[in-house]
Amino acid sequence: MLASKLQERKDVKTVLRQLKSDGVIGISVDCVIFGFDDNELKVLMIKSDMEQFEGKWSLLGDLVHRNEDLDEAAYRILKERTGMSDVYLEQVRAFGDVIRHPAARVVTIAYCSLINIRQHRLEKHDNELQWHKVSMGLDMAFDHPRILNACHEWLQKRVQEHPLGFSLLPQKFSLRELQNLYEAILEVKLDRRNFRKKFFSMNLLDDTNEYEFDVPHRPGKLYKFNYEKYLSQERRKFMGIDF
Amino acid sequence: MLASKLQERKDVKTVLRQLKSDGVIGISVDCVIFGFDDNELKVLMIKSDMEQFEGKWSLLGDLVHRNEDLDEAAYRILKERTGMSDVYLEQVRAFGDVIRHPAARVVTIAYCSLINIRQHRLEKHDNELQWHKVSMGLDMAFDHPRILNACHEWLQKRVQEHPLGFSLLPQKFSLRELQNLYEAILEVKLDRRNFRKKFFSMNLLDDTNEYEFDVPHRPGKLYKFNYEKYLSQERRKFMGIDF
DNA sequence: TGTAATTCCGTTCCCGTTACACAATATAAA
DNA sequence: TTTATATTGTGTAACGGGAACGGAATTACA
Repeated sequence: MLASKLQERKDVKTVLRQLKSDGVIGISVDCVIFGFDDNELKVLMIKSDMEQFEGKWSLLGDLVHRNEDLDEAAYRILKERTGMSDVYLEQVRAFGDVIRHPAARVVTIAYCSLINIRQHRLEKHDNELQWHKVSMGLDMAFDHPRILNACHEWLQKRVQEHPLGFSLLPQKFSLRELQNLYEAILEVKLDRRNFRKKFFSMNLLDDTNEYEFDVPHRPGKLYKFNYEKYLSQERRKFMGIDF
Repeated sequence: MLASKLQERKDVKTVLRQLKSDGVIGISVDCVIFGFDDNELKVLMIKSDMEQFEGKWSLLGDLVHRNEDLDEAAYRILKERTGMSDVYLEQVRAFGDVIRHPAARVVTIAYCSLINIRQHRLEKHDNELQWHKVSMGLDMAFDHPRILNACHEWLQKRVQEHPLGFSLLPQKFSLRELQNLYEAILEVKLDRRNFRKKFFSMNLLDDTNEYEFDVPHRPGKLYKFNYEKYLSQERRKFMGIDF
C-alpha cells in the first residue's frame, strides 16, 4: 500500500519511485531556516543524498504525512533538525513546476523560519548540516536557489512590516546588533542615529538595565523586545499607494 | 491505473475516492477571480456539486494534472470558466489542512486573478456561475471563506505596492472610477483631490483626449494606464520599517 | 594619560501626506 | 431660458516623518 509507504518514510527514495510509477503528485515541505551570526544572514542547509545532486546543498524538507497539516509538517522538520520548538515559522508559497524534482512530480510548500543561531542544537554534528551565507553563490540542489531567493525577498519585505527580526537575536541585544541585523537582511547601510530614533519612537523595546560586556569599546545598553506593547498598539491604516 | 484517472478527470469524485482509498494526498488549484462592477468588488463563484455542500458556493478549482505546472493549471481553469487569457494571475499561498476536504486529503494552491468583468464570457450562463460581493457573508463550501479572505487581504496589500488595479477596469477609465475601485478594494474613503494628485505625480496615466458620456453630470476625462512608464521608472528602495 | 572606538543625544532640512475651498462644466428640472 | 444640482478640476497651507548630519560622553587599551 502506498499509504503506509508515505507514512513511515523510512526510505524517501522508494516512496518517490512509487509516486512516479503511479503518476501521482507528491507533496513536500521545505524549510528555509534563517539565522544571524557574525553580522551575516545565514541559512541552514544539508548535503543532498541524491546521486543526481552529489555534493550539492539542499534545504531541509520532507514529504508531508497524510495525517498532518502543512504547518505541522514544517514544524516537525524544524524540530527534528534543530531540536527547537516555539520558533517563528510561516508559509511563503508553493513551488510546483513539473520538472523541479528529478525522481518524481513533487509540489513543495516553502516555509520561512527564523531562529536564534546560538540557541539550537543541530541533530547532526557532522558536516552534513551547515550554516551558509545567503549572499554566497552556494551550489544547491533542485530549484532550491529559486526557493531560497524567494524566501529572502519575502523576508526583506516582511521584516519591514512586522517585528520578526527579534527571533534571530538573543533575548537581550544592543541596538547596534539590531541594526546590524536589519542591514544584513535588507542589504543596505543605515544611519545609526535615525535607526535608533525610529525604533525608540515605535515603543517596542524594554530597557534592561544591563550593558554589553567583552566588547573592545564603550558597551551599549541591552534591550528586550516587548511583544505585548506591539500587540496593544493599534495598527495604523496603510494608505499610501506606494508603487 | 491512478495515473490515467488523474489525467482525464472526467469524474473528479471518482478520482478523489481513489485518492482516499490509496491514502495519497491530492493537489488542486483554486482561483479567486475578482471583478469590479457597480462600484463593488465581486468574486466569481460556482454552485458546489458535492452533496455535503448542497446549495453552497465554491471557488473555481480543479485537480492539478501531472504534466502541468501549478500556474498552468490555474490558467487553464481561468480560461475554461471565463474564456479569457492574458489576464493577471498570481499565486497567493497553499492551504493544506488535513480536514479541509471531506472526500479526501487535498492540498490546494490559491491563486488570485483580476479581470475586467465586462470583457469576459462566462462558459455557463445558467445561474450556477455567478458574481458575488466579497463583503457579503456568502455561504461557501470547504474552507473557501478562509481562502477568499486571505486573497482579499493579500490583494489589499498588493494593490498598494503594484499597479494591478487597472486589470479590473476597462482600458479607458475616469479618475473617479479608479478611485471607486481603490475604495472598494481597501474599504476606505479617500480624498478626491489627494488621490488625483498622487496618481498624477506617479506618472503612470496617459490622457486620452476623450470624455465620459451617458453620465448625468459633467463628464470626466478618460485615461489609460501606461505600463511602459511604470517599467521604466526605477523602483525606489523601501526603507521604512513600518510596523 | 592620551588615543581610538563607540554610544548617545539633538537639530535642521526636505518632501510627501493631509486637510480643506472654490470655480468651471454638464445635466435636469422649473 | 433660467435655476438648481451634481460632479470635475485645480491650488495651498499646515503637519509630520525621514534623511542628513555634528558633537559630547563613555569605555577599553596602549
